[in-house]
Amino acid sequence: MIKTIAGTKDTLPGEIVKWRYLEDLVRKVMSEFNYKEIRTPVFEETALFARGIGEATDIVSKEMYTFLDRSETSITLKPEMTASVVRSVLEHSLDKQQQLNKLYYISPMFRQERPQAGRFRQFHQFGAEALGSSEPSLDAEMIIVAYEVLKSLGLSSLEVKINSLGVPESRENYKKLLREYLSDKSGKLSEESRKRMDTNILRIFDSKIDVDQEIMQNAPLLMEHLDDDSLEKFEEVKKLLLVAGIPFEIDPKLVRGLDYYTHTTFEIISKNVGSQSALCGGGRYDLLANEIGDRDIPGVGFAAGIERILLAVENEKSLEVSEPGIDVYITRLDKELFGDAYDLALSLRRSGLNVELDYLQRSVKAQMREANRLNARKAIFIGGEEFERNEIVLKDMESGDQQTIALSDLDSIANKTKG
RNA sequence: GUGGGUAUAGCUCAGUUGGUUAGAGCGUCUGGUUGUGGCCCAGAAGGUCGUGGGUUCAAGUCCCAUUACUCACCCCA
Repeated sequence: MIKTIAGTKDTLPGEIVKWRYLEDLVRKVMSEFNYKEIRTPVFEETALFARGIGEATDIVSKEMYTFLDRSETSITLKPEMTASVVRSVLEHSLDKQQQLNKLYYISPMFRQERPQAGRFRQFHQFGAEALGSSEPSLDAEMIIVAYEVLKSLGLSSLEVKINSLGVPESRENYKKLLREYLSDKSGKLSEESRKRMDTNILRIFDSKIDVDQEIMQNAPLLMEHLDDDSLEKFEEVKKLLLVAGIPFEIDPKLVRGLDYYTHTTFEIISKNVGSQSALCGGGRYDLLANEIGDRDIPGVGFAAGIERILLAVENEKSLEVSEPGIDVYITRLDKELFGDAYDLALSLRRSGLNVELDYLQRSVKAQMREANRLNARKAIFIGGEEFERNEIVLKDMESGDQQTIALSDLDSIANKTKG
Protein backbone atom coordinates (compact mmCIF):
# COMPACT_ATOMS: atom_id res chain seq x y z
CA MET A 1 0.00 0.00 0.00
CA ILE A 2 1.23 3.47 -0.81
CA LYS A 3 1.62 5.69 2.22
CA THR A 4 2.60 9.28 2.90
CA ILE A 5 6.27 10.15 2.58
CA ALA A 6 8.22 10.32 5.85
CA GLY A 7 7.75 13.64 7.59
CA THR A 8 4.52 14.46 5.77
CA LYS A 9 1.02 13.79 6.91
CA ASP A 10 -2.62 14.03 5.95
CA THR A 11 -4.79 16.42 7.87
CA LEU A 12 -8.09 14.60 8.26
CA PRO A 13 -11.54 16.19 8.61
CA GLY A 14 -11.66 15.83 12.39
CA GLU A 15 -8.45 17.81 12.74
CA ILE A 16 -9.18 20.47 10.16
CA VAL A 17 -11.46 22.42 12.48
CA LYS A 18 -8.46 23.34 14.64
CA TRP A 19 -6.48 24.46 11.60
CA ARG A 20 -9.36 26.57 10.37
CA TYR A 21 -9.77 28.11 13.79
CA LEU A 22 -6.10 29.04 13.94
CA GLU A 23 -6.04 30.37 10.39
CA ASP A 24 -9.12 32.51 11.01
CA LEU A 25 -7.53 33.86 14.18
CA VAL A 26 -4.30 34.70 12.36
CA ARG A 27 -6.22 36.59 9.67
CA LYS A 28 -8.18 38.48 12.30
CA VAL A 29 -5.13 39.56 14.30
CA MET A 30 -3.18 40.44 11.16
CA SER A 31 -6.06 42.64 10.02
CA GLU A 32 -6.14 44.37 13.38
CA PHE A 33 -2.51 45.33 12.87
CA ASN A 34 -3.08 46.14 9.17
CA TYR A 35 -0.96 43.38 7.66
CA LYS A 36 -1.96 42.32 4.12
CA GLU A 37 -1.78 38.73 2.98
CA ILE A 38 0.81 37.71 0.41
CA ARG A 39 1.15 34.36 -1.37
CA THR A 40 4.28 33.30 -3.16
CA PRO A 41 5.04 30.12 -5.14
CA VAL A 42 5.81 26.90 -3.33
CA PHE A 43 9.08 26.63 -5.24
CA GLU A 44 11.65 29.20 -6.29
CA GLU A 45 15.01 29.38 -7.97
CA THR A 46 17.53 27.75 -5.66
CA ALA A 47 19.78 30.82 -5.73
CA LEU A 48 17.19 32.87 -3.86
CA PHE A 49 17.47 30.76 -0.73
CA ALA A 50 21.17 30.04 -1.12
CA ARG A 51 21.91 33.75 -1.14
CA GLY A 52 19.11 34.92 1.11
CA ILE A 53 19.47 32.42 3.93
CA GLY A 54 23.20 31.81 3.63
CA GLU A 55 25.20 29.03 2.00
CA ALA A 56 26.75 27.95 5.28
CA THR A 57 23.49 27.52 7.21
CA ASP A 58 22.16 24.06 7.92
CA ILE A 59 18.96 24.86 6.08
CA VAL A 60 20.75 25.56 2.83
CA SER A 61 23.63 23.13 3.14
CA LYS A 62 21.71 20.02 4.08
CA GLU A 63 17.97 20.46 4.45
CA MET A 64 16.56 21.88 1.24
CA TYR A 65 14.45 19.98 -1.26
CA THR A 66 16.44 20.95 -4.32
CA PHE A 67 16.14 19.35 -7.74
CA LEU A 68 16.59 20.06 -11.43
CA ASP A 69 13.38 20.46 -13.37
CA ARG A 70 13.01 19.24 -16.96
CA SER A 71 14.76 22.30 -18.33
CA GLU A 72 17.70 21.82 -15.97
CA THR A 73 16.79 24.77 -13.75
CA SER A 74 17.66 24.29 -10.11
CA ILE A 75 14.42 24.50 -8.15
CA THR A 76 13.95 24.52 -4.37
CA LEU A 77 10.78 24.01 -2.36
CA LYS A 78 10.64 26.96 0.00
CA PRO A 79 12.23 26.17 3.37
CA GLU A 80 11.10 29.51 4.82
CA MET A 81 9.21 32.54 3.67
CA THR A 82 11.25 35.65 4.31
CA ALA A 83 13.47 35.40 1.24
CA SER A 84 10.42 34.87 -0.96
CA VAL A 85 8.55 37.84 0.47
CA VAL A 86 11.54 40.12 0.05
CA ARG A 87 12.02 38.84 -3.50
CA SER A 88 8.38 39.58 -4.24
CA VAL A 89 8.56 43.10 -2.81
CA LEU A 90 11.66 43.80 -4.92
CA GLU A 91 10.25 42.16 -8.04
CA HIS A 92 7.02 44.15 -7.94
CA SER A 93 8.65 47.30 -6.53
CA LEU A 94 6.16 47.34 -3.69
CA ASP A 95 8.70 49.37 -1.75
CA LYS A 96 8.41 52.12 -4.34
CA GLN A 97 4.62 52.17 -4.27
CA GLN A 98 4.62 52.81 -0.55
CA GLN A 99 7.42 53.19 1.91
CA LEU A 100 6.24 50.62 4.43
CA ASN A 101 4.83 47.23 3.43
CA LYS A 102 3.29 45.13 6.17
CA LEU A 103 2.67 41.61 4.89
CA TYR A 104 1.59 38.28 6.33
CA TYR A 105 1.34 34.72 5.06
CA ILE A 106 0.13 31.24 5.91
CA SER A 107 2.00 28.64 3.89
CA PRO A 108 3.58 25.19 3.75
CA MET A 109 7.38 24.97 4.02
CA PHE A 110 9.74 22.10 3.26
CA ARG A 111 12.91 20.93 4.95
CA GLN A 112 14.42 17.48 4.72
CA GLU A 113 15.23 16.92 8.38
CA ARG A 114 14.72 13.82 10.47
CA PRO A 115 11.11 14.04 11.68
CA GLN A 116 10.29 14.05 15.39
CA ALA A 117 7.73 15.55 17.73
CA GLY A 118 6.86 18.98 16.35
CA ARG A 119 9.12 18.62 13.33
CA PHE A 120 7.97 17.64 9.87
CA ARG A 121 9.37 17.74 6.37
CA GLN A 122 6.35 19.53 5.07
CA PHE A 123 5.24 21.87 7.81
CA HIS A 124 3.20 25.03 7.94
CA GLN A 125 3.98 28.49 9.14
CA PHE A 126 2.19 31.75 9.50
CA GLY A 127 4.23 34.86 9.83
CA ALA A 128 4.60 38.52 9.06
CA GLU A 129 7.18 40.76 7.47
CA ALA A 130 7.35 44.56 7.72
CA LEU A 131 9.57 46.03 5.02
CA GLY A 132 10.70 49.61 4.64
CA SER A 133 11.42 50.81 8.16
CA SER A 134 14.16 50.27 10.67
CA GLU A 135 12.08 51.62 13.54
CA PRO A 136 12.21 49.43 16.65
CA SER A 137 8.46 49.92 17.05
CA LEU A 138 8.05 47.35 14.28
CA ASP A 139 10.43 44.93 15.98
CA ALA A 140 8.21 45.13 19.02
CA GLU A 141 5.08 44.85 16.90
CA MET A 142 6.24 41.50 15.53
CA ILE A 143 6.52 40.09 19.01
CA ILE A 144 3.20 41.61 20.02
CA VAL A 145 1.37 40.17 16.99
CA ALA A 146 2.80 36.70 17.51
CA TYR A 147 2.13 36.78 21.22
CA GLU A 148 -1.42 37.98 20.62
CA VAL A 149 -2.19 34.96 18.44
CA LEU A 150 -0.68 32.48 20.87
CA LYS A 151 -2.43 34.02 23.85
CA SER A 152 -5.77 33.98 22.05
CA LEU A 153 -5.39 30.22 21.70
CA GLY A 154 -5.35 29.98 25.48
CA LEU A 155 -1.72 28.96 25.65
CA SER A 156 0.03 29.52 28.93
CA SER A 157 3.59 28.61 29.81
CA LEU A 158 4.91 30.77 26.99
CA GLU A 159 8.32 32.35 27.25
CA VAL A 160 9.35 35.29 25.13
CA LYS A 161 13.09 35.56 24.67
CA ILE A 162 14.75 38.51 23.01
CA ASN A 163 18.25 39.50 22.12
CA SER A 164 20.07 41.93 19.89
CA LEU A 165 22.73 40.96 17.41
CA GLY A 166 23.59 44.57 16.62
CA VAL A 167 25.14 45.41 13.29
CA PRO A 168 27.84 43.46 11.44
CA GLU A 169 30.73 45.74 12.46
CA SER A 170 30.18 45.47 16.21
CA ARG A 171 29.35 41.80 15.81
CA GLU A 172 32.61 41.12 13.99
CA ASN A 173 34.56 42.95 16.66
CA TYR A 174 32.81 40.94 19.29
CA LYS A 175 33.50 37.67 17.47
CA LYS A 176 37.18 38.53 17.61
CA LEU A 177 36.93 39.00 21.36
CA LEU A 178 35.10 35.73 21.74
CA ARG A 179 37.67 33.91 19.65
CA GLU A 180 40.43 35.33 21.81
CA TYR A 181 38.60 34.24 24.94
CA LEU A 182 38.22 30.72 23.57
CA SER A 183 41.65 30.43 22.02
CA ASP A 184 43.32 28.81 25.03
CA LYS A 185 40.21 26.82 25.99
CA SER A 186 39.36 25.26 22.66
CA GLY A 187 40.98 21.99 23.68
CA LYS A 188 38.35 21.50 26.34
CA LEU A 189 35.40 22.28 24.08
CA SER A 190 33.30 19.53 22.58
CA GLU A 191 34.11 18.50 19.03
CA GLU A 192 30.90 20.11 17.78
CA SER A 193 31.72 23.41 19.38
CA ARG A 194 35.30 23.36 18.11
CA LYS A 195 33.89 23.13 14.62
CA ARG A 196 31.64 26.08 15.31
CA MET A 197 34.62 28.24 16.18
CA ASP A 198 35.23 28.51 12.45
CA THR A 199 31.70 28.21 11.04
CA ASN A 200 29.42 30.05 13.47
CA ILE A 201 31.18 30.88 16.69
CA LEU A 202 28.12 32.51 18.28
CA ARG A 203 26.29 29.21 18.25
CA ILE A 204 28.65 27.75 20.83
CA PHE A 205 26.46 29.56 23.36
CA ASP A 206 23.65 27.25 22.27
CA SER A 207 25.51 24.05 23.12
CA LYS A 208 23.74 21.73 25.53
CA ILE A 209 26.96 19.98 26.52
CA ASP A 210 28.03 20.67 30.09
CA VAL A 211 31.71 21.41 29.45
CA ASP A 212 30.79 23.90 26.74
CA GLN A 213 28.26 25.64 28.96
CA GLU A 214 30.78 25.84 31.75
CA ILE A 215 33.35 27.48 29.52
CA MET A 216 30.79 29.88 28.05
CA GLN A 217 29.64 30.91 31.51
CA ASN A 218 32.41 33.48 31.71
CA ALA A 219 32.62 34.34 28.04
CA PRO A 220 32.16 37.98 27.00
CA LEU A 221 28.60 38.73 25.87
CA LEU A 222 27.61 40.38 22.62
CA MET A 223 25.18 42.58 24.53
CA GLU A 224 28.11 44.21 26.30
CA HIS A 225 29.80 45.05 23.04
CA LEU A 226 26.99 46.49 20.97
CA ASP A 227 27.36 49.91 19.38
CA ASP A 228 25.36 52.77 20.88
CA ASP A 229 22.73 52.90 18.17
CA SER A 230 22.00 49.17 18.52
CA LEU A 231 21.74 49.48 22.28
CA GLU A 232 19.38 52.40 21.96
CA LYS A 233 17.13 50.48 19.59
CA PHE A 234 17.16 47.47 21.84
CA GLU A 235 16.13 49.63 24.79
CA GLU A 236 13.23 50.97 22.75
CA VAL A 237 12.03 47.47 21.91
CA LYS A 238 12.14 46.49 25.57
CA LYS A 239 10.24 49.62 26.55
CA LEU A 240 7.49 48.97 24.02
CA LEU A 241 7.11 45.37 25.16
CA LEU A 242 6.78 46.51 28.75
CA VAL A 243 4.07 48.99 27.76
CA ALA A 244 2.28 46.26 25.79
CA GLY A 245 2.32 44.07 28.87
CA ILE A 246 4.31 41.30 27.28
CA PRO A 247 6.53 39.40 29.65
CA PHE A 248 9.95 38.72 28.19
CA GLU A 249 13.44 37.82 29.17
CA ILE A 250 16.72 38.74 27.57
CA ASP A 251 18.58 35.72 26.33
CA PRO A 252 22.11 36.61 25.25
CA LYS A 253 22.43 33.09 23.88
CA LEU A 254 19.62 33.61 21.39
CA VAL A 255 21.61 33.48 18.18
CA ARG A 256 19.59 32.65 15.15
CA GLY A 257 20.95 30.21 12.59
CA LEU A 258 20.04 32.31 9.62
CA ASP A 259 22.70 34.70 8.34
CA TYR A 260 20.55 37.69 7.59
CA TYR A 261 19.58 38.79 11.08
CA THR A 262 20.62 42.16 12.53
CA HIS A 263 19.53 43.91 15.72
CA THR A 264 16.51 42.30 17.36
CA THR A 265 16.06 38.53 17.41
CA PHE A 266 13.35 36.80 19.37
CA GLU A 267 11.76 33.49 20.04
CA ILE A 268 8.61 32.36 21.79
CA ILE A 269 8.90 28.93 23.31
CA SER A 270 6.46 26.56 25.00
CA LYS A 271 7.30 23.98 27.63
CA ASN A 272 4.55 21.73 26.41
CA VAL A 273 5.68 20.49 23.01
CA GLY A 274 8.74 18.31 23.59
CA SER A 275 12.23 19.23 22.57
CA GLN A 276 11.24 21.32 19.54
CA SER A 277 10.02 24.04 21.81
CA ALA A 278 10.25 27.12 19.59
CA LEU A 279 6.72 27.99 18.50
CA CYS A 280 7.82 31.17 16.87
CA GLY A 281 11.02 32.91 15.91
CA GLY A 282 12.03 36.05 14.12
CA GLY A 283 14.05 39.17 14.02
CA ARG A 284 15.31 42.09 12.03
CA TYR A 285 17.12 41.63 8.72
CA ASP A 286 18.17 45.00 7.37
CA LEU A 287 20.77 43.49 5.05
CA LEU A 288 18.72 40.84 3.31
CA ALA A 289 17.17 42.88 0.50
CA ASN A 290 20.58 43.96 -0.71
CA GLU A 291 21.74 40.36 -0.63
CA ILE A 292 19.09 39.14 -3.05
CA GLY A 293 18.30 42.41 -4.84
CA ASP A 294 19.83 45.67 -5.86
CA ARG A 295 18.70 47.99 -3.11
CA ASP A 296 18.43 48.29 0.65
CA ILE A 297 15.11 47.72 2.36
CA PRO A 298 15.17 47.33 6.11
CA GLY A 299 12.90 44.59 7.36
CA VAL A 300 11.72 42.69 10.37
CA GLY A 301 9.58 39.58 10.61
CA PHE A 302 8.66 36.37 12.32
CA ALA A 303 7.48 32.88 11.49
CA ALA A 304 5.43 30.57 13.69
CA GLY A 305 5.08 26.80 13.31
CA ILE A 306 1.43 25.80 13.03
CA GLU A 307 1.98 22.10 13.84
CA ARG A 308 3.90 23.02 16.98
CA ILE A 309 1.30 25.50 18.09
CA LEU A 310 -1.48 22.97 17.61
CA LEU A 311 0.61 20.45 19.51
CA ALA A 312 0.88 22.89 22.41
CA VAL A 313 -2.86 23.57 22.20
CA GLU A 314 -3.47 19.82 22.27
CA ASN A 315 -1.14 19.22 25.20
CA GLU A 316 -2.49 22.11 27.22
CA LYS A 317 -6.09 21.34 26.22
CA SER A 318 -6.45 25.07 25.92
CA LEU A 319 -8.99 25.13 23.12
CA GLU A 320 -12.27 23.33 22.43
CA VAL A 321 -13.35 23.42 18.82
CA SER A 322 -15.77 20.98 17.25
CA GLU A 323 -17.33 20.36 13.90
CA PRO A 324 -20.35 22.68 13.53
CA GLY A 325 -22.88 19.99 12.56
CA ILE A 326 -25.58 20.20 9.89
CA ASP A 327 -28.87 22.07 9.86
CA VAL A 328 -31.16 19.24 8.87
CA TYR A 329 -31.12 15.54 8.08
CA ILE A 330 -33.84 14.29 5.75
CA THR A 331 -35.13 10.89 6.77
CA ARG A 332 -37.12 9.01 4.21
CA LEU A 333 -39.70 6.55 5.57
CA ASP A 334 -40.08 4.53 2.39
CA LYS A 335 -37.21 3.55 0.16
CA GLU A 336 -39.20 4.55 -2.95
CA LEU A 337 -39.22 8.16 -1.75
CA PHE A 338 -35.48 8.65 -2.20
CA GLY A 339 -36.09 10.84 -5.24
CA ASP A 340 -38.45 13.12 -3.30
CA ALA A 341 -36.01 13.38 -0.41
CA TYR A 342 -33.22 14.12 -2.86
CA ASP A 343 -35.25 16.91 -4.49
CA LEU A 344 -36.15 18.45 -1.15
CA ALA A 345 -32.52 18.32 -0.05
CA LEU A 346 -31.43 20.16 -3.17
CA SER A 347 -34.05 22.87 -2.69
CA LEU A 348 -33.06 23.42 0.93
CA ARG A 349 -29.38 23.42 0.04
CA ARG A 350 -30.07 26.05 -2.58
CA SER A 351 -31.67 28.18 0.09
CA GLY A 352 -28.44 28.02 2.07
CA LEU A 353 -29.03 25.19 4.52
CA ASN A 354 -26.53 22.44 5.30
CA VAL A 355 -28.47 19.30 4.49
CA GLU A 356 -27.73 15.59 4.51
CA LEU A 357 -29.73 12.50 3.68
CA ASP A 358 -29.24 8.76 3.38
CA TYR A 359 -27.55 7.44 0.24
CA LEU A 360 -27.33 3.85 1.44
CA GLN A 361 -30.97 2.72 1.54
CA ARG A 362 -30.76 2.41 5.28
CA SER A 363 -33.62 1.84 7.72
CA VAL A 364 -35.39 4.74 9.41
CA LYS A 365 -33.65 3.87 12.65
CA ALA A 366 -30.26 3.89 10.96
CA GLN A 367 -31.05 7.22 9.33
CA MET A 368 -31.93 8.75 12.67
CA ARG A 369 -28.78 7.38 14.25
CA GLU A 370 -26.87 9.04 11.44
CA ALA A 371 -28.74 12.32 12.00
CA ASN A 372 -27.75 12.16 15.63
CA ARG A 373 -24.14 11.35 14.85
CA LEU A 374 -23.97 14.28 12.44
CA ASN A 375 -25.21 16.52 15.22
CA ALA A 376 -28.15 17.63 13.06
CA ARG A 377 -30.24 20.38 14.62
CA LYS A 378 -33.41 19.25 12.84
CA ALA A 379 -34.73 16.18 11.09
CA ILE A 380 -37.32 16.07 8.32
CA PHE A 381 -39.45 12.97 7.78
CA ILE A 382 -40.76 12.43 4.32
CA GLY A 383 -43.26 9.63 3.69
CA GLY A 384 -46.34 7.91 5.05
CA GLU A 385 -49.72 9.52 5.45
CA GLU A 386 -48.28 13.02 5.72
CA PHE A 387 -46.62 12.59 2.38
CA GLU A 388 -49.96 11.48 0.90
CA ARG A 389 -51.35 14.77 2.19
CA ASN A 390 -48.30 16.50 0.65
CA GLU A 391 -46.77 17.31 4.00
CA ILE A 392 -43.47 16.67 5.73
CA VAL A 393 -42.72 16.36 9.44
CA LEU A 394 -40.07 18.66 10.91
CA LYS A 395 -38.52 17.49 14.14
CA ASP A 396 -36.30 19.41 16.53
CA MET A 397 -33.53 17.00 17.46
CA GLU A 398 -32.92 18.49 20.86
CA SER A 399 -36.44 18.96 22.20
CA GLY A 400 -38.04 16.22 20.12
CA ASP A 401 -40.91 18.53 19.11
CA GLN A 402 -42.50 17.78 15.74
CA GLN A 403 -44.68 19.77 13.37
CA THR A 404 -46.12 19.16 9.91
CA ILE A 405 -45.57 21.58 7.05
CA ALA A 406 -46.86 21.55 3.48
CA LEU A 407 -44.25 20.08 1.17
CA SER A 408 -45.02 22.77 -1.40
CA ASP A 409 -44.24 25.56 1.08
CA LEU A 410 -40.47 25.46 0.70
CA ASP A 411 -39.94 28.90 2.22
CA SER A 412 -41.74 27.88 5.35
CA ILE A 413 -39.76 24.64 5.59
CA ALA A 414 -36.49 26.52 5.13
CA ASN A 415 -37.37 29.22 7.66
CA LYS A 416 -38.57 26.82 10.31
CA THR A 417 -35.50 24.67 9.78
CA LYS A 418 -33.26 27.65 10.34
CA GLY A 419 -35.09 28.74 13.47
C1' G B 1 23.34 12.23 9.29
C1' U B 2 23.83 9.62 14.73
C1' G B 3 21.45 7.05 18.75
C1' G B 4 17.16 4.76 21.75
C1' G B 5 12.08 2.73 21.77
C1' U B 6 7.80 0.50 19.39
C1' A B 7 5.23 -2.65 15.60
C1' U B 8 -1.43 -7.73 17.29
C1' A B 9 -8.86 -5.64 14.25
C1' G B 10 -10.52 1.16 11.59
C1' C B 11 -8.69 3.31 16.83
C1' U B 12 -6.60 2.31 22.02
C1' C B 13 -4.50 -1.91 23.80
C1' A B 14 -4.52 -7.33 26.37
C1' G B 15 -2.18 -11.91 24.95
C1' U B 16 0.43 -15.51 31.00
C1' U B 17 7.24 -19.89 31.51
C1' G B 18 6.72 -20.79 23.18
C1' G B 19 1.31 -25.24 23.17
C1' U B 20 -5.41 -26.25 20.14
C1' U B 21 -10.28 -22.26 16.39
C1' A B 22 -5.79 -14.73 18.52
C1' G B 23 -9.13 -11.42 22.61
C1' A B 24 -11.36 -6.74 25.04
C1' G B 25 -13.14 -1.70 24.92
C1' C B 26 -14.39 2.01 21.45
C1' G B 27 -15.96 2.57 16.38
C1' U B 28 -18.79 0.36 12.09
C1' C B 29 -23.17 -2.58 10.42
C1' U B 30 -27.96 -5.15 11.60
C1' G B 31 -31.88 -5.92 14.90
C1' G B 32 -34.83 -5.00 19.76
C1' U B 33 -42.67 -5.41 15.54
C1' U B 34 -46.20 -1.26 11.47
C1' G B 35 -42.94 5.55 10.61
C1' U B 36 -38.26 8.38 14.86
C1' G B 37 -31.96 9.44 17.24
C1' G B 38 -29.01 10.01 21.91
C1' C B 39 -29.03 5.62 26.95
C1' C B 40 -29.64 0.36 27.19
C1' C B 41 -29.74 -4.79 25.19
C1' A B 42 -28.69 -8.73 21.39
C1' G B 43 -25.99 -10.15 17.23
C1' A B 44 -22.54 -9.54 12.97
C1' A B 45 -18.55 -8.05 10.01
C1' G B 46 -13.41 -7.00 10.50
C1' G B 47 -6.61 -9.59 11.76
C1' U B 48 -1.67 -13.85 6.29
C1' C B 49 -0.05 -10.79 14.79
C1' G B 50 4.89 -4.81 9.96
C1' U B 51 7.95 -7.84 6.26
C1' G B 52 11.75 -11.74 5.30
C1' G B 53 14.70 -15.45 7.26
C1' G B 54 16.15 -18.75 11.43
C1' U B 55 15.63 -21.98 16.12
C1' U B 56 11.73 -25.70 17.55
C1' C B 57 7.50 -31.32 17.24
C1' A B 58 5.15 -26.37 17.84
C1' A B 59 6.43 -19.03 17.20
C1' G B 60 1.97 -13.35 18.15
C1' U B 61 5.53 -15.07 22.03
C1' C B 62 12.80 -16.69 21.22
C1' C B 63 17.10 -15.05 17.61
C1' C B 64 18.82 -12.23 13.16
C1' A B 65 17.87 -8.90 9.30
C1' U B 66 14.76 -5.31 7.04
C1' U B 67 11.03 -1.55 6.73
C1' A B 68 7.84 1.83 8.92
C1' C B 69 6.58 4.72 12.94
C1' U B 70 8.28 7.30 17.19
C1' C B 71 11.46 10.00 20.66
C1' A B 72 16.12 12.35 21.35
C1' C B 73 20.85 14.52 19.32
C1' C B 74 21.62 18.09 15.49
C1' C B 75 18.99 22.20 13.66
C1' C B 76 14.89 25.07 13.72
C1' A B 77 9.14 26.97 13.24
